Amino acid sequence: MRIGELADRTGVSTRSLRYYEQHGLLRARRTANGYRDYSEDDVKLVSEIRALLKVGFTLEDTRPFVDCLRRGHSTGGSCAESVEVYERKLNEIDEEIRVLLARRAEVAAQLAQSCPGCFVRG
Amino acid sequence: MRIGELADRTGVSTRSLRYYEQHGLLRARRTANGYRDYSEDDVKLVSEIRALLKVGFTLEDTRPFVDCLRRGHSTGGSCAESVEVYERKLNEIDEEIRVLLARRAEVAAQLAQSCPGCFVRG
DNA sequence: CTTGACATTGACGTCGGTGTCAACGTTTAC
DNA sequence: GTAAACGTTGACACCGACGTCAATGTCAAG
Repeated sequence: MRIGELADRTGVSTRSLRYYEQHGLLRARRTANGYRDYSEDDVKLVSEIRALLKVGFTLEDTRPFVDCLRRGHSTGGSCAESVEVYERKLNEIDEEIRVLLARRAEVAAQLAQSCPGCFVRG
Repeated sequence: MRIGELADRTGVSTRSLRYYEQHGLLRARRTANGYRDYSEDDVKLVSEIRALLKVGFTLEDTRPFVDCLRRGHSTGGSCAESVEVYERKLNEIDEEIRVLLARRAEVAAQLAQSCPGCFVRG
């Protein structure tokens, strides 16, 4: 299938698909006229990428998952490298949460100081 | 005082000070030769800005605080507009925390699915 | 043949705060 | 007097995941 169909089926813009390819995450055969030619497997690849981006992964983070799928695994997460990324991501998220909680406390404290009557739930 | 001294005393680069001025947060008299001339109050202004940036405010968010100080208040947060920003920021932070918690759960779930043996604390 | 939908590559814009450089004028110290 | 340190404005670079436009090529339907 060509890029437009892949875009429709995955809900991803053609711009993004070319961007993914530019970064080595997606590869496409070319037809005689130079058009990109995708297979059914690429639908899965793109879906995997989007699912990961959606939960805060960077594009680079998705690379091991894509590689994992290319090696024939049914799930992008079922390779050692992917699991490592999962765990690293969990740690990153935890750290971000810690930072936000600290910020929240700091802001609430400043508010309380400059506006003693203001209640802050939490 | 000139910009270099203000930079030293606040720990903020001259680049940033000019940037703040460009965005209307800082104002400086000019000496005969065109150099910026700051007062003691400006040290407080800049400190206020940095304190707020540090806890995640955008530069734009700091504007009410700066205005508040200019009106003579001892604290940038002791004006109604500032309090509103405080409260908005608290809501934003809470929302970010909610998003992160949801992501964490999602990632943990994906990990558990592709790696049943992997323990996830939390 | 023409129109329109779709394809290609390349490049700039977004957002925020700042680093860094250029090309130049001023002040300070020796 | 001269060099070093400081000031000025203006502009480009960065990060990340795209949107969007330009200029051009390709193909199917009327």
